[in-house]
Amino acid sequence: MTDPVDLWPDVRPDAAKRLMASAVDAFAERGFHATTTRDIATAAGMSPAALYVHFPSKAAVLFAISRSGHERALAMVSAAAAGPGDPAARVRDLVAGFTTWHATRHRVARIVQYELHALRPADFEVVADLRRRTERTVRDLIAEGVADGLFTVADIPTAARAILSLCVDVARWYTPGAKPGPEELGRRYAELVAAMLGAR
Amino acid sequence: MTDPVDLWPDVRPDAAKRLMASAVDAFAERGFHATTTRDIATAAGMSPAALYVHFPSKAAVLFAISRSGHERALAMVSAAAAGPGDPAARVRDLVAGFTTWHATRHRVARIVQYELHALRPADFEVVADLRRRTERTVRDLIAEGVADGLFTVADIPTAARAILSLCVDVARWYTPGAKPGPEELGRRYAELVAAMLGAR
DNA sequence: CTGTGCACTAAGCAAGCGCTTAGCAAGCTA
DNA sequence: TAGCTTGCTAAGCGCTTGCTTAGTGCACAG
Repeated sequence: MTDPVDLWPDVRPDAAKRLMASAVDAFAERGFHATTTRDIATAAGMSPAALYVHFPSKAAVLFAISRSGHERALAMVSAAAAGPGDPAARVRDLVAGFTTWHATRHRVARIVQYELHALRPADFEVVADLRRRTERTVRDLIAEGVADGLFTVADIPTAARAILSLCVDVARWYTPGAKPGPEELGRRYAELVAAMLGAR
Repeated sequence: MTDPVDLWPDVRPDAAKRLMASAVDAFAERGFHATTTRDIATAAGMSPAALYVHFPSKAAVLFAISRSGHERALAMVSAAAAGPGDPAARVRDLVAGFTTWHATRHRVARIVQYELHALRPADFEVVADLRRRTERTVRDLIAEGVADGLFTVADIPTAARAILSLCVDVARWYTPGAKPGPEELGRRYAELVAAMLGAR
C-alpha cells in the first residue's frame, strides 16, 4: 500500500504533506468537526500553531484533501471510460478500478464521499463540479453500451447511480485486511455490475 | 410523508419527541458534532436547558434516534425475508422496501448509517448487534435462493454486501422530490438486484 | 386553598475550540 | 557579518461548547 504522504507529490514543504496525512487519518476516523487542529498538528509531530504556517485554516486542509481526492477519482474514471475495448469491457474496468480505489484509499475516499457538508460553500462548488463530471462519465459510458445493444438496462441514470453507489459505499464499510482484498473485490463487483446491466 | 414526530409513538412527553425530531433534522444536515444542544432545543422552541429535562446528554439523543432507526430497519428487513413467495420474490420485496425506506426516511437513515462513529462505545455495541442481524438476514435469504437454484451468484457475502450498499447509499444522495420517487426507485433497484444475482 | 411534582427557563461555569501574536533558530544572500 | 526569509514554538485571546444550578409557573391531588 502506498504511503499516504506520497499522495501529494507536488505539496511543499514536507511538513505540509505530513499535516495533510495526519488530517486524513483524523478526518476519516472521527470526522472533520470532531477533529481539532491540535489533533492534526500533534499527530504530525508539531505544535498546534504549525498548521497555520502551511494552511490558512482547518477548512483549507479539508479542501486540499477533498479536491485532490476528487481529481484523482475523476482521472481514474475518465481513463477507464476512454480506455480500450467495447463499452462492456470498459464498464468492468471502471467498476473494478473505482472499487479498488475506494478500498485501498478508503481513508481519503471517506473524506471525499462523506465530508462534503463540512466544506465551505465556495469549496463545495469546486468539488461538486468534479462530481458531476464523474457521474456524467459513467452515464455516458452506459448509454454507449445500451446504444451498441450490449446492455439491456432500461433506466440509464438509475443504473449509473447504482453503479456509483456500489463503488462509493465501499469506503464506508471497508477495513484493511477485509476479504476479499481490494483487487479481488473490484473484480467481483465488476462481474455483479455486468450482470446488473444485463451484459451479454 | 409521515411526520417525523410520529416515528416514536411511545416517546413521552410530546416535548421529548419534538426534541428528537429537531435533532434528526440537525444531525442529518450538519452531522452530530457540528450540531449544538442549543440548535436542537431552540429549533424545538425551547431554551437550551430543556433538552436535559428529557435526555441526560446530547449523545443520548443520538442513541435514541439511532437505536429506534436500526430497530425499524431490521424489523422491515426481517419481515420481507420471512414473507410469502420464493426467495427471488422475497429479495425483490426486501430491496424495494429497504430502498424506499432509505429514501422516504432519508434524514433518519443518514443518522443510522453515517453517524455510527459518534455513538459512545456501549451505545455502538447495541446498534452493531442490530446491524449484524440485518446483514445476516440478507445473506441467509440469498443463500436460500442459491440453494434453490434461483440465483447463479457465486460469492454470497459479497453479493449481500453489494445489495445492502445499494440500499444504504440511497440515504447519502437522495433529496426530496428526486426522480424516480421512493417507491418507483425501490422497484427499479429490486429489478437491478434480481439481474445482479442472476435470477431466472 | 395548600402541597407536590413536573416541565421548563435564566444565568452561568469550566473546558476546549480555532486561530493569533510575538519571538527564535537556522539557512541563504550580498 | 548584517539583513532577510522560512519554519517553527510558547503563550494565550475571545468565543462557543456541553452541561449545571437555582428557581418559576402550573396542573392537579387532597
